[in-house]
Amino acid sequence: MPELPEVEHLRRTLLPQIVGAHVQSVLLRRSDILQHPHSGKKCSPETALLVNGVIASVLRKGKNLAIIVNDGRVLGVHLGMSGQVRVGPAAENPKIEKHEHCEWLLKQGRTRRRMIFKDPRRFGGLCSYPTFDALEQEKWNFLGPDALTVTGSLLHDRCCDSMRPIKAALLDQNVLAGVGNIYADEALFRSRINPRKQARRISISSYDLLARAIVAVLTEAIDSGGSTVRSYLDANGNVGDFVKRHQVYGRTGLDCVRCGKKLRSAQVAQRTTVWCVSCQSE
DNA sequence: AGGATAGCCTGCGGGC
DNA sequence: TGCCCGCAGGCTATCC
Repeated sequence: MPELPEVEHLRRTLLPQIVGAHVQSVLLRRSDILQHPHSGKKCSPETALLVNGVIASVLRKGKNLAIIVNDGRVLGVHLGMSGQVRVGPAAENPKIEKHEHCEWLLKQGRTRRRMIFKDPRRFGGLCSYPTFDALEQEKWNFLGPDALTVTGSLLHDRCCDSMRPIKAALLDQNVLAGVGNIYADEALFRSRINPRKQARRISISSYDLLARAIVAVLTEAIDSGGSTVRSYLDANGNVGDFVKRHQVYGRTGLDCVRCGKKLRSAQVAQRTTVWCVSCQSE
C-alpha cells in the first residue's frame, strides 16, 4: 500500500528513466482510469496523457505524483492501494500483464522505453491538468502540508481542536499529506502515543515527538526503498525493504521490541491498528 | 460542520 | 483440490 515513502522512492527511480524523454505514443486500455477534473477543459486522451511532450520533471506531494512536460501539461498519478508505474525497454512484442491499464512509448536519443501504469484494484488513477497551477488549485492546495516537512507546532495547530483519535487525524490527507496506515502506526509507536487518544488532548511536547517520529520513519523508509507489503514495486520493478524494520505494523500478538509485552490490535478510525498498550500510554 | 460510515475493487490466504 | 469468505485500505460520497 503505497504511502509517502513508496511514492517518493518511485519518483526517484522514475526520474533517471523518463526525464528528458519524448512521449511518442500512448495506449489507454481502460478509459475510466483517466479523469479530467470538471473545471478543466476536456481534451483527447493523447493530449491528456502527455503525447508529443518532453518530460521535464516529476513532482510529489503526499502520496500524489505529477508528471510534467515541457509545454506545461501535467498528468497526476495516484497509486491508490495497488498502483504501479514501471519503466522497461520497449520490446517488439511486450508481454502485457493483467491490469496494465495504460502504456506509453518514450524515446530519448536512441533509447526507447515502455512505461506502464498498472493497478489491479483500481483505487488509483490518472488525472489530466492543463497546467501545474490547475493541479494545485484543484487538488494539491486542499492537501495538508507534505508529511516530510511537518513540525510539532504545525501538527499541533492542525489537530488541537479535533475530537478524533490522533490516528484518524494522521490519516486525514487534508491534515497531513502522505501518512497512511503503516507509517501512522510506526510513528505513534516511536513517540509512545496511544493511537486512540483524542487529538486535542495531546500535549505540545508530544506533538513535537510525534512530528519528529513521522519525519524519521518516513526518511528511513525512503532510504530502504519503501515497504513492500503486497504489491509495491518501484519504477524498475524492485521491492522495498522497510517491512523488515516495522516495529508494530503487521506484528499483532508478537512481542513489543521495546518492552517485550504482546502487541495488540483493534480497529481505530476504521483501520486495523497495532500498538503496545504498555509503551504507548501518552 | 465535523466525524462516522459505506462502497469501490481484486488478490490472497485460511478454513472446510 | 477447490470453493467461499474475510480481509487488506486510499479516497469519495453520503449520512448523522
